[in-house]
Amino acid sequence: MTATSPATPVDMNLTSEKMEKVAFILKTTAHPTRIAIVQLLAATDSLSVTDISDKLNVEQSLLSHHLSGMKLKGILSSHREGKNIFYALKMREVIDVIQCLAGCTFL
Amino acid sequence: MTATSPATPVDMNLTSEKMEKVAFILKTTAHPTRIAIVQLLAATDSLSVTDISDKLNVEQSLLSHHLSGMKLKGILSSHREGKNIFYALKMREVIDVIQCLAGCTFL
DNA sequence: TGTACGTATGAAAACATGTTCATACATTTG
DNA sequence: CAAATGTATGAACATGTTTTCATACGTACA
Repeated sequence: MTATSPATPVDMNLTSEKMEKVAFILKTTAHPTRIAIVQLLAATDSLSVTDISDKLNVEQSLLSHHLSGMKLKGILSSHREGKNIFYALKMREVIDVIQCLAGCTFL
Repeated sequence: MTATSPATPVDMNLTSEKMEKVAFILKTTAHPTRIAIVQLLAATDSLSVTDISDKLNVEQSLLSHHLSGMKLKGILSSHREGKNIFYALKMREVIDVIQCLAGCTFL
């Protein structure tokens, strides 16, 4: 793979490595359930899996898969507290990304 | 039971319809080649398929698929000029989304 | 005309993601 | 300890996306 960086007049100057990473984050976030998770966790410090499952009305197992995927990719963090596991938003920048798009008039 | 002590009160209240749409846009953008396309078109008014293909070093057919997909989803627009077809960035908000993430220190 | 060029398109292959189900694991409580 | 509760995990399956390939289409120009 060649790293082509053509010099353009007005350059956003993203390396192709960064483009990969941006794409990675976008892909990780691009799902209605995951966006809902981000929304929930943007408003609270942290929530248990059951909390989220109740509020979002998503099956435990499916939710768990989403959560652990998001954690693996660095978007969420988690800690155990007794029987519960609490998830929190780690990469808070994704809030801005969602906000930005959500603000579009045509949506 | 929640450990709710909001450090940063953020209220996004997105309807689930909007979440679907946001997810849709994110998914449409979440690919290194497509991010590169957005970058290119953010800097110029419009470029022909050949232009983009050359600068990005992407196979004609594959690029065409990306471009028409992005057009279909409202991100790009296009017009013919002789033998060439020029694409332009229509939904400029995606620039901000990418910029926002690109600005993250940890990327 | 017809030939060359630029671009689109459709189908198949290759690959990735989302979902479900059954089951396992950890922790608390009786 | 056993039972109950909360969460994770892995395998199977269903879907979706990306890539490739061959081919078709539109336009210009000899």
